[in-house]
Amino acid sequence: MAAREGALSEVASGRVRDVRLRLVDPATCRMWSKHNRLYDLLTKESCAELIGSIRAQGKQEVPAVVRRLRDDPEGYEYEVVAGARRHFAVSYLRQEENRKEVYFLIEVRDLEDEEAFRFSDLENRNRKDISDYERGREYLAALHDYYGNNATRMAERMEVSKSLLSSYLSVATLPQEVIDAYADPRDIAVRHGQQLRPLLNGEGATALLDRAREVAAMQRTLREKGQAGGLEPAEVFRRLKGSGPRAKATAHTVTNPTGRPVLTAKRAGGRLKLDIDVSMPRQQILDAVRAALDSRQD
DNA sequence: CACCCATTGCTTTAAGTGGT
DNA sequence: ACCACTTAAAGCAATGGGTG
Repeated sequence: MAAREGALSEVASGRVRDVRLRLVDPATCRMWSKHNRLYDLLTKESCAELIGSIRAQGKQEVPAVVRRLRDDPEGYEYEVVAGARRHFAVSYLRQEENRKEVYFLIEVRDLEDEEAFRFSDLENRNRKDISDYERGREYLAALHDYYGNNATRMAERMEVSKSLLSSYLSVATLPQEVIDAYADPRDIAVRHGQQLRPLLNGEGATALLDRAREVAAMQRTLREKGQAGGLEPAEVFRRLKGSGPRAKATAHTVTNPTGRPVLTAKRAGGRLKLDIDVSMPRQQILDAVRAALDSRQD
């Protein structure tokens, strides 16, 4: 296929500027040992788009980032730091569709573990192919492995806010009861962990754990009934928090002294949304805004 | 299609907790 | 007192699913 010849000759002739680019058999590469468990969760369905595009192009466009291995006991030559999905897709095409002309395009880099971690994290983040929970678990492991349990230093190195890192770490350290309440741990979002964490430290902790067990039991029954998916993550989260069905945004109407509505205010989360009748006198609008702000704690 | 609206993913700031 | 860390609140840009 022309595309393959193109890719090969580009590399061979050095027209591809970066000399560290190679085309190899994916079987010579293994995942980086500290890599997330993502690879085991990859399926031809979850990679369908990528597989399709490589099939169509006849080659892999974006190189995976790998490190060279020396004396690997299992004989692998490279380890993949970023590009698990690409590795999966190329392997799939070669094995299942017998497209032996498709090679794994790699870029060999010399990276320390900590750099490799940041690299693969950046990649995952951009591609959003890792769940918040998994990401939290990775951060927790990295915190210990590369940053001597100093989250401040880690946040600086990663160039994320300490708050954000802290949130991810709290997702990762959620008790098993809470994890089990979700149909799939990958459903747990950062903000879930962020908001549940403080509840677990407070007085309501036992109540929360009870609720978690209850939800977990519900999930089991749903699963037994063969209902795929189970409870929606948002629903689980609401039940865990112990809040009832989502409160309707209460519209609050402010009228002028003669009883005519000047504005209606809707409270949504931390926001107050105003719908103003601009035909009303300026002063009345300003008063109404003030009144709406004052009433916002209801 | 443009517009509306809620959500997401992140930031900044500030106040609080708890350990040395 | 200081430090590391957590929590809360607010803001902002990007995104994406409706809806007229």
